[in-house]
Amino acid sequence: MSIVTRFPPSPTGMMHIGNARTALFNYLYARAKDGKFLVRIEDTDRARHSEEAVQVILDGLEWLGLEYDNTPESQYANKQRHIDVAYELLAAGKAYKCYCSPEELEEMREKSKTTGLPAYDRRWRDRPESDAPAGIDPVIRIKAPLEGFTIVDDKVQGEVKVENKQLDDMIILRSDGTPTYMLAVVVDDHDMGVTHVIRGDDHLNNTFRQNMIYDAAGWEKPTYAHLPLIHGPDGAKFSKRHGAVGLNEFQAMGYLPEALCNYLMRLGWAHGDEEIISIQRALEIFDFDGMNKAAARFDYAKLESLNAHYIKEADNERLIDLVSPFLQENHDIIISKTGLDRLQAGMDGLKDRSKTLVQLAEESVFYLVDEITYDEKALKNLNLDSSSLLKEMLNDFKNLDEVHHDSVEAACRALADRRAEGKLGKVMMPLRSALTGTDKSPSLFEVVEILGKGETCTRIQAAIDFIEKAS
RNA sequence: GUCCCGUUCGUCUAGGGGUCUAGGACACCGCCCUUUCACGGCGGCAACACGGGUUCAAAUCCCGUACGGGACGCCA
Repeated sequence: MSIVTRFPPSPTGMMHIGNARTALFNYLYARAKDGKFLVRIEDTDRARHSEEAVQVILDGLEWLGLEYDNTPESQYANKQRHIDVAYELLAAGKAYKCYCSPEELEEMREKSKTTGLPAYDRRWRDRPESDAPAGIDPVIRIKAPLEGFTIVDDKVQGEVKVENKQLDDMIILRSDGTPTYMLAVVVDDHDMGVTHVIRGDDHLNNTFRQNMIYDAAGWEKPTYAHLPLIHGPDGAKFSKRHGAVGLNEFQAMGYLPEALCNYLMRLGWAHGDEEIISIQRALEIFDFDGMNKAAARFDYAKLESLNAHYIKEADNERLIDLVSPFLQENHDIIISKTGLDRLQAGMDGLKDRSKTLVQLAEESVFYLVDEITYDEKALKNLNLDSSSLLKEMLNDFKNLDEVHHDSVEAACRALADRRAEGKLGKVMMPLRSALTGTDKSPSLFEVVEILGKGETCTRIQAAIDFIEKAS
C-alpha cells in the first residue's frame, strides 16, 4: 500500500510555526516512504476565508521547500459530498436528527459537569420522527457506541484507550445544513486516500470521534501519528505572546528555511546524537520511532546556532540575494556593481560571523555605503591621537604599489612597530573604525584588499577630516 | 470538573533491565587562538519529578502521588 499523508491548514492569514512543523513531518514521512504528500485547505469557515490567506500557506510551504503532490484541494468545494455522506449515514440508521435548541444544550452542558459524561444526553437518539417540533431545523448527530471501549494504536502515542461512554453523539451536519469539521475531515481524508494522519496531539481526542464516522461509513481507518506540541520558552502553548509564531516572521528575522526545518525536526524527534540534519538526510532516517511524546519548548538560541551553521554553509550568491531585501528595507541600500563585487569578495569573511541574515546584512553595510557613519564605539577610536596615526597610515598606503592582504599587513605591522611599540591593535582599531564605522568587523587586511587602495584612502582621509572638524 | 497525554542537565535530547561514576547539542563559565567581534580548538558546570513495588539488578517494567500539557463548540 502506498503511503498518502496530508497537510490540512485552515487559512487564518498566517502559517503558524507549529503547523509548519506538522507539514514538515507529513512531508518527511510521505517522501521517506515513497508516498504522496497532499495539501487540503480547510476553508469551510467562509467568514474567515480569503485568497490571500491561502496564498500565505502555500508560500510558506514553498519557502520551506515542501513540495506537495496535488493541486491544493478546497474543503469547501467538497461540501455537497459531505452533506451526502451525512444523509447516507442517516438513511443507514447510523445517525439521527436532533431538534434540541441551543438553550437546551446549554442546560445539558451545565448538568453534565457533575456526571463526567458527554454533555448531550442523546434525548433524540431513539425518538420517533413524529415527535419533531415544527419550525425547528434539526442537526444530524452520529450514534456513538454506548458500551465497551475504543483503542487507537497511535504511531507516536502508542495505544490510547477510551471508554465509549465518554464519546458523544456529535453533530455531523449543522441545522443550517452545513457539514461540521469532524465530518468534512473524515470524508475528505477518505476520498483523498489518506493512509496516515499526522497531526498535533491536540487532535488526539478527536481521533476517537472521527473513527466513529469511519466505522459508521464502513471505511478503512487511517494510521494515526499524533505529534507532541511545541511550547513557548515558559512551557505554555506556543502563542503570540511568546513573540513570533508566523513563518513569515521567522523569515523576516533572517532565518534560513533549512535551519528552521532542521530545528523543527529535532524538536520532539531525534536520531541518536545527530544534530545537523538536512531534509535529504532526514528522508533517509526519518521514522516515528525517534519521536518523543512530550511537548518541547521552543529555544531561539538553538535555532540561531543552527542558522549560523547553515549560513556558513550557504552559497555566497544566494546569501547576497537573501540579504538584499534587508539592506534595502533597513538601510535603503540598493546594491551597486561595485557593492556587489565587494560583497562577493567579502562574503566568506562575513558569513562566518552571523547568526541571522539580518545580522549578516548589518555587517555587510560598510562594504556598500558611500559615506561611513561612525557609531559610538567607533567614535572612541577616532581622536587626536589616532588621527596622526591615520595620517601616517594613509601615507604608507598611498605608497603601496598594490594593496593586498600581505602588503597591508606588512604596512600595518611596520606602523605599529614605529608608533605603538609593536601593538598592532593600536593601529588596527582606528583603521577599523575609519573603514567600517564600528569596532567589529572581519579581518581588516582582507577588508582593505576588497575596498581597494582608492576607497581605503578615501575613507581614512574622511576619518581624519572628521576628527579635525570635531576638535 | 471530566477524559486523554506527558515528566532525563536551564533548553532540545541519547538511553528501551546490568556496558550509566547517565552520552551529545544549544546556552552558560574558563582557557587557547587573535588586530576587534565572531569563528575555531580544549576544558568545566549541570539531569533520571516523588513514593512504593517487581527483580540478583531499574533512568529503563508496574502502581500510586505531585506537577505540566491537551481536549471537552451547530470553530477548525
